Amino acid sequence: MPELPEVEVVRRGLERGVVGRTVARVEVGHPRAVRRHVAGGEDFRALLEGRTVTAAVRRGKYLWLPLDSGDALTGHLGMSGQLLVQPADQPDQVHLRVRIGFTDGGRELRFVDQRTFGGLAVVAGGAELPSTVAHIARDPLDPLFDDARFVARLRARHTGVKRALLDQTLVSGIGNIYADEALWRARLHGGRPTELVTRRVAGELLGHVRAVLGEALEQGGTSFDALYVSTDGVGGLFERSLNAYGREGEPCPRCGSAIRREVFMNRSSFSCPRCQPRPRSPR
DNA sequence: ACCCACCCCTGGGCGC
DNA sequence: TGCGCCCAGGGGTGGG
Repeated sequence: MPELPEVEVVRRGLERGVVGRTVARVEVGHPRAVRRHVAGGEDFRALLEGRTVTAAVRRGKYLWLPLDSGDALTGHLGMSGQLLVQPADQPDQVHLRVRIGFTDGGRELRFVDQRTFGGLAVVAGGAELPSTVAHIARDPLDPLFDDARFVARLRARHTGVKRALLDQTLVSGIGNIYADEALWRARLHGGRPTELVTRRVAGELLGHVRAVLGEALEQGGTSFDALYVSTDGVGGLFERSLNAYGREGEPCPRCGSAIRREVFMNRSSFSCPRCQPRPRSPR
């Protein structure tokens, strides 16, 4: 799914589209979409109806809408989730899972999710920081992100740098695309053991992560297909700026070598064989 | 306290 | 056409 830039685009849409509005009715069309709401769909509905949305907040790839009850409507888009703000007369999407209507009768909030890896839940008392999100680290665009702590924790790991970048408890918001893009910029292979990364290199890697996330956000995110879209259903333009991800066999924009694809953590990794040589003992 | 393999889903694309 | 693979930007869980 959506990584930080795409989720932030969605958050901004929610801020414009639903903050300040009061929930009138909730329809759960697929129980799996609220499976993280342990008390079930009926309880989910009851906790939302009549409540007013007070803000739209994001940490990493998690989103939440604090409610005037002190609870929070949390959401994760998983691999294929969308949160759309659309007119009620818009035809239902095939994978519409949850519909939330508001008392003003305006556009409704729809959770659409093909693969149902994502989901919504109401977390009691979660307006400040939902308990289900508390284990997630801050992301590199968060003003309170602690660079020195990240560098120290990264170097204390015994794993590969790409695995570390994807560990949302170390640094959040990075997924497979932006991990590969940051590693390409840093000229690092993802299998480089974290304990061998110097402070300087770790700091540079973090700088590349921050840059690529920021640039992607400015472009509205990356949209390979219609799944990764804003609350208005509009895709971002960053795909054209990708240097490594998804470019197997194409020339590295820096040195011209053919970009290689490796399977890593049961998913694809793209890198330049010349700029990002494999370490002796990759992790 | 780590780290990792596995699992959860649907659908598009490809080779046979 | 149809079938069976493989693949896809996610995270949680449980075992080592």
